[in-house]
Amino acid sequence: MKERIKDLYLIELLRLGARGKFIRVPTTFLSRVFGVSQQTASRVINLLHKGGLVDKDIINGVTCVKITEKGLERLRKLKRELEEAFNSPGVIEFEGKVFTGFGEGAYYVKKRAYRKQFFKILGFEPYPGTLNVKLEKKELIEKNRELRQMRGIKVLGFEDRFRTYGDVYVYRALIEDTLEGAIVYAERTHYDERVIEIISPYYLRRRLGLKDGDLIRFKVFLSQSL
Amino acid sequence: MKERIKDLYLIELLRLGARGKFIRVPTTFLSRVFGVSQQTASRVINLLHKGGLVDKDIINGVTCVKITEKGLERLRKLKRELEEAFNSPGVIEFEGKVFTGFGEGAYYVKKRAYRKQFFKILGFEPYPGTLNVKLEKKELIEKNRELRQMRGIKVLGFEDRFRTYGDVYVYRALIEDTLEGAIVYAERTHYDERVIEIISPYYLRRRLGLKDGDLIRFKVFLSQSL
DNA sequence: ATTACTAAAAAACGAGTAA
DNA sequence: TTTACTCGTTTTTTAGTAA
Repeated sequence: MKERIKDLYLIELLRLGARGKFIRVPTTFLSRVFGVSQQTASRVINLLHKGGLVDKDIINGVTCVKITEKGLERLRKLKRELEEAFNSPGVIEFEGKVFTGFGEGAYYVKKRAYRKQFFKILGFEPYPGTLNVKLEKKELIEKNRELRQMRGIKVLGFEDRFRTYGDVYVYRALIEDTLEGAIVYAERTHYDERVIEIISPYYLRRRLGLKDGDLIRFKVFLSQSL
Repeated sequence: MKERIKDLYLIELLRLGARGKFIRVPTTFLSRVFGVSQQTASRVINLLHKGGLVDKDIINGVTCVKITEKGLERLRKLKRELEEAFNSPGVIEFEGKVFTGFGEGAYYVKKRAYRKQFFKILGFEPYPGTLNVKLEKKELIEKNRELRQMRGIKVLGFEDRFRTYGDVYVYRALIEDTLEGAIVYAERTHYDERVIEIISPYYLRRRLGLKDGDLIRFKVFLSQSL
């Protein structure tokens, strides 16, 4: 079963009151709640149970379930996502701490082939370096992972006479609600999912008076609207 | 595609910012957001479009979508359901206006075979009549429809020498936060989905001083907890 | 009454590809 | 580049039924 679909079944169980206590739910009854056959209802409960999302017990031959803490956490996350999507659709707000990397980002951003595309896609020539931000909140690290999977806008890789440079992906961003910029993901095999690299036409450290350890906030735009 | 699953895709589109404006979403990009193939992403968008949940346009060969009002309404409903389920799991609160029916309910509730089962299941002998409540809020009528589909606790039908009496379904209820009772659904082919019938050990009209047109509130319990 | 196995049917999926 | 068709494969579902 697709992982996301489990959320839908968990919602129904929550509506039935399976939080904090076991509720008595014959699979024949659940089949009507879920809108599937009795057999599927049975399988669904067993799958949720295997996945650690519900506790299950059969009492007098009748299924009883209770959503586990793990299951509730999933539901809370879904609720949070839905609320955030309603409040600020298309935008993810990040915050993290500035730190100094190994100058790797700067090395790439200086490459002509990349710079040209940045200008074409983003409308600015980036300052020749990246601002490294270390995320600390668990949910933001999770969002960073998702963004990486989504990829965003592709910046094509290239090769010079020495080596190959892979594709890079960017999302537009707004730093401290004032300065335009973008976040950049390289398609490296090794990366730290707690880290986000920001590019911008400005030298952000000076412009914002930032030093290592300072908190920085920025918004990332998931799509180009029309 | 299962109807409920569309909600999950709509959530992703909302997260991307497809509210109030079109967003540019190549199906290759969506395939990563949705976690499916490009072909499936394409099919999903077309299905959502056919279902009137998103507006779709292909500009310069690239898909652009915007969630329709109908789609947003679905998402709002999901959000509301989730919030309600968290706030009062297992309970639905109703309110409606008392009215006088045709005494049909009373006729059934007086039948011995039903009364015995009511006592066994609910723990009380109902007053020989039902209190008819007319729902007025759209979302409560919708909830009533859902409850009817779920059926609840079955009370077996029977037959006497004249005719057959069908199965009946009940849910426990609490009237005006004080009096126990239950709501009853007969498996009739004709019924008014705006109406709920309440049974209770008490003659509710006298006990609560109700007359036609008075507002009554009650909570319905979706499942028997353990 | 239940739950849940098996086998067959139905639905969903994605690779290949045309436009 | 796109989108989205066909079609073979995989996955999911349910009817029948045993326990």
